[in-house]
Amino acid sequence: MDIAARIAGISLFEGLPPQQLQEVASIARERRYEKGDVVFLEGDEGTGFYVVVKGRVRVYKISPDGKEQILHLFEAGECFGEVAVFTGKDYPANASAELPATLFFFPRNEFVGLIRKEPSLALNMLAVLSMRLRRFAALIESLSLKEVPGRLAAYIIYLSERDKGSGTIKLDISKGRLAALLGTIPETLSRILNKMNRLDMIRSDGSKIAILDRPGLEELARGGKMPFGQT
Amino acid sequence: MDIAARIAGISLFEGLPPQQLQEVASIARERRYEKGDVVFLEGDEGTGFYVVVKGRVRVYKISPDGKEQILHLFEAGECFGEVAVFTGKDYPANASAELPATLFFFPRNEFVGLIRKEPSLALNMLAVLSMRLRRFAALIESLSLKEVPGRLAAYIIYLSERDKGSGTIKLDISKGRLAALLGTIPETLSRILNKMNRLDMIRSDGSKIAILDRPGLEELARGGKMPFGQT
DNA sequence: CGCTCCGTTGAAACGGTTCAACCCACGTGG
DNA sequence: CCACGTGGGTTGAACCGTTTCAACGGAGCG
Repeated sequence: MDIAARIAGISLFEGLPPQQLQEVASIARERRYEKGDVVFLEGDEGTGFYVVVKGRVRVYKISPDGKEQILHLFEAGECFGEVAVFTGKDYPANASAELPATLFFFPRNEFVGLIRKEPSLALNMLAVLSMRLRRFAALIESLSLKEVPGRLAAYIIYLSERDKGSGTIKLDISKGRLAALLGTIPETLSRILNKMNRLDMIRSDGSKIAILDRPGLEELARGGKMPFGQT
Repeated sequence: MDIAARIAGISLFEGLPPQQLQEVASIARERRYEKGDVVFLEGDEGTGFYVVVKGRVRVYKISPDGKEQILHLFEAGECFGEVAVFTGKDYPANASAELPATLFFFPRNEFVGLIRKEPSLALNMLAVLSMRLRRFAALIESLSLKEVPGRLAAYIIYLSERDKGSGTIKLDISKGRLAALLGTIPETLSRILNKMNRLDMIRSDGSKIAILDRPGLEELARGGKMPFGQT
């Protein structure tokens, strides 16, 4: 299938005239990864950026003793690694395939050349980066201002809204990953899920979570404390 | 003094042709703030962005119970609030003058119009946002992966490098602010400073800090533990 | 002088991590 | 078909860093 057609749906390239789309397509290189494959590591030279066509990519930081903080999970249609393109430095984090993935790679110099010629591409890219900044600000806020139960509550609410209000949601990542995404460890996550169950805020079973007390969760997500805690 | 001349030195506008600079200048509005004045609050409509001409601006998030996490302190030459411009949403954090400040305000629509016409302005803006993303990633990393001593050590090293290697540095923010910047509280900061003194890693006196054991600090900043702790 | 703001100190409480053990589902190979 | 190993998830107990609360000291200022 033609590359131009496949990138037309990506928000980064939304609204571009067909001819520009063709130019963008002409510099894209397709790459495939198996689950677990490394796309790049922190410190690698930033030679270009990627767009997820299929699969899922995990972008994360690692501490010396191995603990990992997930910065974001990128799904089809999203791009990552652009920071290195515009700062002219190394990649600031690690990226690896969370699921078997197909990516498009855009080499730095060629892409910068395109931007120079096409202002609306630049504006799209600015919008993408701004959104990311906004998400990061939210993540920083929740890491520093909220305790783990609050972060978890916020995430549950986020999921339930993304899935359009169904009171029951399904985690599409493992609990271990979720822990890393929330900035904690699996044990703590497990205990908190337990406690939320005991307090009848949710009913969780495996990867399914039913929301029982939405206001309660919202209160937690705003920074409220957990009613109390034996364990 | 002519606005164009005053913005010429700002990195965001670096390398722009004189005529473009003039256009940029023509949409800037000068605004002055006293220490403590609010520039905008989280949730305010994002009508444009700001550049710091003089003074210092604090951008921060607040939790319901009043604890504050500083996202960044912006000095002369830096810009903030652009995120709202390109996402078309509200400001995602609060901003207020940390010192008496002079800012230039750039209204959103007019600025977007300029970007559309001037690709190198777009590229500059992309570089600025990418840098900011990089800093945020580092902040997220340190908030979630490192303990407070590590974050403090990283900050001390950062300061000493910014001031070009002088072994003695001077804090130009209050310790309370520094605590918020590091994602902690003044008490904790005070104790850790104390401990570092006792361990002969630094010698701190008021707002001056002398570095005694740089390798030790670097080890801490990489995620190492504090040798031990009676208090 | 008395006020406030900032920084410091101490003791106690808390939340989260660590470490270890254990369970279960699953896939592999004998 | 069953033994085995593996990875994800859960549980308990001890531990540790940080926060909380309260009190106090000094600097700056009306």
